[in-house]
Amino acid sequence: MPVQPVAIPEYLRADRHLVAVDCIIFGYQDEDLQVLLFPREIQPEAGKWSLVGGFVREKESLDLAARRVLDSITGLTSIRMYQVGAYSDPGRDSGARVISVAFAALVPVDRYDRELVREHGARWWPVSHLPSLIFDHRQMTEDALGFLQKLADSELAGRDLLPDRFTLVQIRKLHEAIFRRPLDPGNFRKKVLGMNVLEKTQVKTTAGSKKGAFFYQFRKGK
Amino acid sequence: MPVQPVAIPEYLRADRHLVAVDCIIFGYQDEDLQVLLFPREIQPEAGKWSLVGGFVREKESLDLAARRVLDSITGLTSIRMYQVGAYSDPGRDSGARVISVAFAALVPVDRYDRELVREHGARWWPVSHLPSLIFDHRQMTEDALGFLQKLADSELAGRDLLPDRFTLVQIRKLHEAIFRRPLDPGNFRKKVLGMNVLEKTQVKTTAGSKKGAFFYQFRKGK
DNA sequence: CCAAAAGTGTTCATCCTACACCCATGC
DNA sequence: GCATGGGTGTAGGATGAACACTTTTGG
Repeated sequence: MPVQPVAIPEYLRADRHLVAVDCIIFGYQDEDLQVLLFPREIQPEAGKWSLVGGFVREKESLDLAARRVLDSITGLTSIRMYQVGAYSDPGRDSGARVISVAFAALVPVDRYDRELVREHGARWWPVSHLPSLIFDHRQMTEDALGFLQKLADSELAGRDLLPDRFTLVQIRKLHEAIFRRPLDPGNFRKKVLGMNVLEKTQVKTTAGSKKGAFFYQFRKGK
Repeated sequence: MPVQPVAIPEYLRADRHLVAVDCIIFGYQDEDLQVLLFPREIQPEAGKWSLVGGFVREKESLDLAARRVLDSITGLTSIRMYQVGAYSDPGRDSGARVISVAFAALVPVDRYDRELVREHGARWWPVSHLPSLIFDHRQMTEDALGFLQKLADSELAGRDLLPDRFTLVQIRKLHEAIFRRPLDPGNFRKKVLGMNVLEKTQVKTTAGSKKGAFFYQFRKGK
């Protein structure tokens, strides 16, 4: 355990804590919002389903720790991560007193490193049918979903999750998965375009229909 | 420094951190929202203005730590506290690597323990004219204010801060201080009463006007 | 031609804002 | 009676939900 050079008595006297980050990694597949879960590798509760997490290192911000964890498990970098909140009940982790900060991320299901994920025995679970989770990870996941809904309302979620170009139907389906209810196609379209964060391309796809739908992309500026 | 009995290697190997809470204590005085600040008592940066904070103890949740700090400085208990966020840049505290979680509270300026506060040399500062603050306390304060504005929008802030009975003008002035702009008296009145969290008493006060205004109080249920 | 998805337009209710107006009372 | 702040009513704009309608094209 590396020891930090602290010369100030008040700092020296204070208790030190294990601090972790836990990542709620959301993906989108089969028209459903999914969460990446892991069979826990260490005791206690080894083998039970868990969020991905890791201890925060000596000289590392929480954000960086969350990024490191996400990267180590999916190979993905430069994905936005959102701080959901800190969880600190002294008994929350049955192994030791650990303070954990939850981070949410939306990742593209088609671009992460499947090898890495398989190595860890991870699995995607639909948010509507989660298995039983260790500690307070269930609460974290629910809080993260709430956070995501607020985010989607205010600034359109999914920038990191969707492919570079996508149809309005695709992003609507994603939002339907986030809000867990159907959204009116016409109204959604108007709202989203009114936000002025998407731009239309001249490319059409006939994947979803005979008529074909135009691809859109996020504006560079934002 | 007490040592926690941890038998699990993964837990043992992890770095341990100083974890603190910092409290943004809002009060309302002279028709202005104010923040309680302290001349910092310890090195480094001793004497500079700072939020009230304290290290989190061995077996103590963050919420409890924040309550303890608030109590120790104002004598107030049973005040709602809101988690604003975690601040973790490795260099944020020039004394040592400290992870801090910010909590906001709204306290009644007429009921805290003035002796205690005077003892620490604390002072109320209007949010619009804060002195220079140590570390990232300025950022914390701004974030807390943003949090407060969202809160006031959704559920009417000030339950802990206002006297038991207050006029609609009083709570409007408070919200004007929170949002830092004038609010239409008629519209505010309708919105607030529509929220259905206040009940009218039969008591009038002529303190603010010749006609007199009715006192209201928060409903018990919520 | 028709089914089905993409995309547009219209209506209605709701909410917020601005502002005009009435009420009660001390001076 | 009139100035002052408390309290009510109303008209206009913005937003969002519900839903009808038009467009395109593969089969």
